[in-house]
Amino acid sequence: MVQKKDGDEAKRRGRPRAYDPEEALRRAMDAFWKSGYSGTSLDDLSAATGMNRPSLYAAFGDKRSLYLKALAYYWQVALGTMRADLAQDRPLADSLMRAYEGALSIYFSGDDRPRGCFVVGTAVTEAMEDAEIRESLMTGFLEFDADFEARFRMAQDNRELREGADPATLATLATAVMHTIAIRARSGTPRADLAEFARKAVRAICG
Amino acid sequence: MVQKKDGDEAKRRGRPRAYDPEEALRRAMDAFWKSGYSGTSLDDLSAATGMNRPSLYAAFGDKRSLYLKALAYYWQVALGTMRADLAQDRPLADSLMRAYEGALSIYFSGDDRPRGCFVVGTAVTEAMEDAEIRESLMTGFLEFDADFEARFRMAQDNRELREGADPATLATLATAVMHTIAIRARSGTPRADLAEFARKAVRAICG
DNA sequence: AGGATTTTATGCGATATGGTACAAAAAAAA
DNA sequence: TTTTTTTTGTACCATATCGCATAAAATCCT
Repeated sequence: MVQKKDGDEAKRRGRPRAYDPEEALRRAMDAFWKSGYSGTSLDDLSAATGMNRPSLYAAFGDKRSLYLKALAYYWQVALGTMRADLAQDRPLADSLMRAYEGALSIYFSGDDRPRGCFVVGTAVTEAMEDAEIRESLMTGFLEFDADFEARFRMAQDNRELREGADPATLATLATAVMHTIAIRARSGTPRADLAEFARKAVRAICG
Repeated sequence: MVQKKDGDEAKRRGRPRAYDPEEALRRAMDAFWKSGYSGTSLDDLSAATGMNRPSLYAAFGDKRSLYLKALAYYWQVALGTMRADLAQDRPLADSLMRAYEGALSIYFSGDDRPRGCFVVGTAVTEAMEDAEIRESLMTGFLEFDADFEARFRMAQDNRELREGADPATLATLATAVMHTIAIRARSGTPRADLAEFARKAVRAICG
């Protein structure tokens, strides 16, 4: 490990890649994000990444495999953002609101029209016929729930939250708010409206 | 109107249809429900309805047109169920719980694995690239919100709900709960778990 | 320089897909 | 019975789609 030039910089032997794998994966994810799994062709993916078919294949495997990698990458980003937002030392309501603002930033990112959440907007459709995707969704959603729950529990310990409240229920409610925002963003609801709803929802949940 | 044999029974001139239009639409909806718009081929639709391609075309137009008709049909059923459930003369919490049970019955219907909500599970994906679908979603979701809101307002008038509560916010929260249930049903969460969550969510919202 | 190795580029092939033409079939009307 | 009208069934067309074979290109190693 010490001998080798660190990680990615290690001199590879043959012709160098013309693409950055992570950037390509992001671009592929963007393509899937827009049109869904079945709605995105290999030509679309090729155009989005700038890679030709065989290179795509060599780098990520077949279409489904590429989609699964995009899904995993999205979870990583989405959960990472959420955890960073919830981890900041703020009052409960601010903390939750940060998490929703972070989600909105993702849902309204890209130079196209608002696309919502990659998972809710594209993976849910495939969940019915693909067990691996289904399991990814289950665990991902439960991680969201768990992170929210931890935050609620902390708030309860700090007497920020009424004693009688059930952190698990509030957590799933908080995820539900995230889900409806994701759905509505893709359906055309303006960002300001969703932020406004998030504020009110946070009050209702915390208060 | 009086002269003609009532409605559908009017003797048509040519060869009689071998299918019932509404039943065929339901079957087509089932096919789309399972695999989404792009994931469902005309062969799939043909197999599901028992109609051959030209008959499908004559009856419903092209694939997109058939999908839009299926979407409209679903909204009609879903909103109808929801209104019937909310209209029953029950305490607020029971009323909401009825609505969720009704939704769960739809999400877990069919002899295949649970498929969630047709709209959330398939139309949301298409919303990004199809303005007509996007608008259908916007208005449909707002109708859900409006129905919940009316119920909350009624509860407030009856002193069933605390004075300070905002019916509009609670309504969107109630729709959010429905959305997350739809998503999770399709992702594999058992029905009992979702019903249990609905109960707790209703308490949190009403309490 | 020359071989080894890895990636790119072009293009092919088998199948799937959305949509339609056309004739046979089934019923009512003349 | 013959004609008219509507639906059905078969087959077809043009294109899209996924995946891969093969050769050229670019780099490293000896």
